[in-house]
Amino acid sequence: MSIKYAILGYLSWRPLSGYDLKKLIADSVAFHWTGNNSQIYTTLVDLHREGLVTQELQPQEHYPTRKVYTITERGRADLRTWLAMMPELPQLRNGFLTQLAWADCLTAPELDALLAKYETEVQMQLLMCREQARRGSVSPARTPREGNLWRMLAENRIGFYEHEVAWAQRVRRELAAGAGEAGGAATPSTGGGTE
Amino acid sequence: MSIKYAILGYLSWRPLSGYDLKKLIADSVAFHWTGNNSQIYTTLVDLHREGLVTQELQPQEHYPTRKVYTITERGRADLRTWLAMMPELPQLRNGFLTQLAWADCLTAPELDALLAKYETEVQMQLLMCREQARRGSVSPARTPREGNLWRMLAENRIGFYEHEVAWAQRVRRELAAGAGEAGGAATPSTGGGTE
DNA sequence: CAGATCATGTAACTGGTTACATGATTCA
DNA sequence: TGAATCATGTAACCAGTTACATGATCTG
Repeated sequence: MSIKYAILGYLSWRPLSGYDLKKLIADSVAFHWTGNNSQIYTTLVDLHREGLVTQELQPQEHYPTRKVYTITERGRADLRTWLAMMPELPQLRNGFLTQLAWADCLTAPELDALLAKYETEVQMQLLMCREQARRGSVSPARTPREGNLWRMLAENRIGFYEHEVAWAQRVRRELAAGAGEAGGAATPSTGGGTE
Repeated sequence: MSIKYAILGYLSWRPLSGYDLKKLIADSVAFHWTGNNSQIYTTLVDLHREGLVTQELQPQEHYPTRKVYTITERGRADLRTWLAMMPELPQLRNGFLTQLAWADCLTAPELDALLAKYETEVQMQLLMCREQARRGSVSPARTPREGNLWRMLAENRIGFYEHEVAWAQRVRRELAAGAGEAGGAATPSTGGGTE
């Protein structure tokens, strides 16, 4: 349950409503979630039941009542123990790589189009990341160190996308080169055996 | 449904049983799945019902009957249309980054330990990737181009892990440097506003 | 003899996604 | 007037994970 700690994290910064959280999480490229308010609301209910947050009702004149959640001491403790624990490995579940793995049945132009599409798509993400990094975005920079951490997180994402773009370009170049001398003899199959 | 196409992909290579597929998918760093035979068996049943694969029973003397699945023309067509379609963006759901985002409540040594752990863990993955790349591994290199593709997929993964290790090291260095001049005045909070 | 390998599966659960429902208010 | 924003939620679904069940046979 990763979103649990994303929420707890934000609440460790300051009290927030479900609606606030939804915006923060959706807007931030950091944990790029999908639309997904539902999960946030239900998770908040769970957190409340577990006593990790408290709920305060803030009735408003012209809008529905806000439910503002505040992290408790137990909540902070829970967050802290999770933090100190095992660093989860990044699970590189990249659908596109699965696609490429079986893309040999496409024609050369089709394959290149696919890679080109991927390249521009990733480039777009990259631009958004850069843009968000440029204007320091919504980071709680409570200490200089926290500011640094968030900057380095942004760098990580940017670096990832840069790597991905560069890789896609290299693949396209190499495939184009390979196609030039195609037909039969040249570029002997580097690939390994059949297990 | 990504595993559907991972399976269909392997079957486009050659007929396989659920057990074969489990090993191929589990062993390959490419789509690093978890243990997970269950999903494979159930997906095969679905594929069979959809007419994308055919099933052949191969009774054996001393072992349980193998159920060997062969991709059909419709299966190949399905795979092909999926391939040519939208390249899925990589969803960078890296739990560790979420951890770091809220790690400012850890002490400097705790934080460094966390990063060090991450670094070695990723390095381990990197070694495995390199090792598997070195001995051409289980890739169907039906054409020179397919061999190249799989090589480049391996490069992608290796590059990712290399980037991750280098980044972790840089973060540790910078945090160490920041800690030296800590206390108050130095390194002004680069972080942005509160939206 | 213990543990891995061969080979099949079922059931329950978790985490995330999509779609839907409601209703006032502000802005173009 | 129609769309976006504020603000709450429910229900169904999908993909992936964990744990469990069975049983022979081969390997150390």
